[in-house]
Amino acid sequence: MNKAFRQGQILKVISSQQIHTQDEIAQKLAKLGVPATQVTLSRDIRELGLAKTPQGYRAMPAPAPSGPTLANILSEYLLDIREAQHLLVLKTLPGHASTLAAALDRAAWPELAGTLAGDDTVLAIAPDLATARKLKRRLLRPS
Amino acid sequence: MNKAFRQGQILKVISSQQIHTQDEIAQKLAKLGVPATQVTLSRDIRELGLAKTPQGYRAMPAPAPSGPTLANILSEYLLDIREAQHLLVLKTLPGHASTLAAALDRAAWPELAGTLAGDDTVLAIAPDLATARKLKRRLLRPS
DNA sequence: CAGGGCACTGAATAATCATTCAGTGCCCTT
DNA sequence: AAGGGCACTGAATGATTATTCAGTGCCCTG
Repeated sequence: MNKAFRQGQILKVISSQQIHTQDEIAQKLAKLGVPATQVTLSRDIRELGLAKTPQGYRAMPAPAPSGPTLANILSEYLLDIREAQHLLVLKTLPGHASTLAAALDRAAWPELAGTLAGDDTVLAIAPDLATARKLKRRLLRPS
Repeated sequence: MNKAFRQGQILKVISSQQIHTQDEIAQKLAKLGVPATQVTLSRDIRELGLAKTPQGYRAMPAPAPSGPTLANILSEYLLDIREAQHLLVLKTLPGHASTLAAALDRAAWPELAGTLAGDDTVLAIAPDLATARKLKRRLLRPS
């Protein structure tokens, strides 16, 4: 019995039903005529990059196609920055504030404690004044 | 100390570094002033739907926005079906065979053992003659 | 206020998973 | 053919995670 084939069967088994333990996988494989111990499955699972979720084992989604770059979004949507102490008020075209805010949130910059989005305004909250200045520079030159 | 806040901190901790055990999470949380035992974390992790991957704990990607329906793809790309024993030869516009094949693979129909895609032709392989007929009907009327 | 219900949590423990160590078979070189 | 190296695997065992059972605090109702 061949390793690559066994791993293929593992993928088939977990994609067609919810399975929560490796012993359970071993049983299903046995029914398919593929013998395997828990030890082997533990290794296979790591090699396949499978994840154990509350809904059972799952194949990890392929590395995200990742939409537009943050840099792109900034250059397209960010129209203005106004400073207010440790806060920055970012202006966008009407209706696009949440797009910009979501992109910033996803980037998870350490300079940025959080955002609040209105219609054409994003409030960007920095932890302090110095960081706010750094943040402003970074927004203007998204390396 | 509040549950929702603790769970938020868990998300923060796992998103900023690779963490492989719940005890490790407990340590990081302790540093943030959030006490929690492994027992509690096990429950939080289930509630948050986190997955344990070979690269550490991860938040599961939001339920996929799921592109065009298989039904849509079929109605748009599937131009013809020719039977050949237990095989079906599907025709598409030039260059679109792989799109159709990929969509069929993703659907993982039991009637369909596998596909092979050329440029404007997809070979759909059914396990036997009877199943091939069912498959053809299903392709034509994607319920 | 007494008592019931509910949400939350921890200690102990059961269940599950990962690693270590050793053994086998295969291929390749000498 | 002998011997070294490598890939693969299982048994035993260590490490991690999940569950059970019990305890606490809070709110609500009578």
